[in-house]
Amino acid sequence: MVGELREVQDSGSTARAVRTMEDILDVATAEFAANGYAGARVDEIAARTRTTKRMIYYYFTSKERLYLSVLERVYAQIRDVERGVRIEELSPCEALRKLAEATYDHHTTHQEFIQLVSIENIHRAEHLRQSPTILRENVTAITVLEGVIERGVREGVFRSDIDALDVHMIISAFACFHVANRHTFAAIFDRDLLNPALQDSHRRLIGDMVVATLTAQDGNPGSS
Amino acid sequence: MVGELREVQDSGSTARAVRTMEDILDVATAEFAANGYAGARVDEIAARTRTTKRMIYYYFTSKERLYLSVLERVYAQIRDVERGVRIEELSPCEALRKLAEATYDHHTTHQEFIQLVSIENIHRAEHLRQSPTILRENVTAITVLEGVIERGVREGVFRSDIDALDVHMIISAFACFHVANRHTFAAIFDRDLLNPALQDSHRRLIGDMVVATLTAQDGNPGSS
DNA sequence: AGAAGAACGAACTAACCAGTACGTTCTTCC
DNA sequence: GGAAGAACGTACTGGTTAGTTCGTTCTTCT
Repeated sequence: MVGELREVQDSGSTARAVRTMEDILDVATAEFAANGYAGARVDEIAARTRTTKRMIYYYFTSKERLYLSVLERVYAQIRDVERGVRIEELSPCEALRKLAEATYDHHTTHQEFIQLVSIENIHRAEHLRQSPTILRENVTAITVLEGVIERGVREGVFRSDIDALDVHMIISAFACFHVANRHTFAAIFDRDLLNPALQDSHRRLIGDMVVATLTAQDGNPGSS
Repeated sequence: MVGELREVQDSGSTARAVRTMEDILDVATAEFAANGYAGARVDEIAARTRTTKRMIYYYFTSKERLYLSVLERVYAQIRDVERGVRIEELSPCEALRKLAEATYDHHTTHQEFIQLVSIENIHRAEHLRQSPTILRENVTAITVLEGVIERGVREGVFRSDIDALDVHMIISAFACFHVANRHTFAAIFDRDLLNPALQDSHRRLIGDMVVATLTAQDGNPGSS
């Protein structure tokens, strides 16, 4: 499914080998997400697999390459989510709300993704930059958004001074925050942002925010 | 200024000692923010100070306690910012916008703070929880917000189903995102979120977002 | 069946790194 | 001026951890 896997598959690997690699990737994803790059222990990953450390180096050559494979896999997953939203038949407002909700749902159900993105940012995205696949495939998320916004502006319901990247940023910011800052927020304010009881209201809130921001006039009440 | 420092000061330390400790804290803040907790090297911190590793352990006893002191210091700084906003004479909308802008400005000018918060979240806030000072002092940020929102609701300009913590979350989410996800965003979309040219428009955007969301009716266009 | 190579395992190594032992030099106060 | 303790420096250690060595066992194909 992901590049790294296919390589070995092509050169005649067994189904068992593929399962081993996926096993390693699953465990590594959890370990890196939970402890950061430097904090993750290859021995610990090995121990939680049904394989040994030898196999990790056999298939992935180094801790860094293993980490990169993990990154590529989680980024591949979110692409699939974005592609899954059928936008065309919705009004601009509804479409925006749907996209926001889908992003919110993905992030809250894939905490490892957000944790890995945080980790990657701490390291100034130096690993991410090494993966042409991730860079190439993920820009396309924006084109969908561009279409929707353009339609909304043309219909006169959206303000025209906010572009697709801005909207993507607003949606991501809110959806990421729930997962990324969950623990400090809970520690200080004693509210678990991923509490299922809050989910519906927060899903609605992210939609409200995006739609309200886009439909607001430039000269908003309270602007300084 | 921070607890750890005063302790030693009280028991008769020289001005030089205080400078040494601050020197260590400055360097440690940068090192932890840049590399994470596990990734940070005590030797590296020592090398960039005008002191030696011995002194780090002399004043801070362990890597973990040093990290905690760093955390406490950066959290003390943001408290000062929040206290600095004079709210009373502004309208609810203006007050919200001011608070949002102040948070945005603080976060964009104190990247180490956001990085440390990210790191702390990766470790499930286990260090933060050990600091009663941080936990106690930071909840108060919410009471200010509560007053403003209550006023807005009473005046009939704000919707009543969004509470202070929600608003704090919206503001933080946007302001944090710029710094926290700067590098992956730049790598994928080639837009530096901290580019000075974007600052004014983003500062306005965060105000627009908060005000628009709070002033929107519940039955928003586009709600499903 | 048996050869070739893929898949696997246990035990090791070299480097690295948090923390320390042990000593010296300042500072303060009488 | 000298005693007491704070402030400092060098050189080390012990545990940890990424990566390896050298071997065995499966799988596949003819």
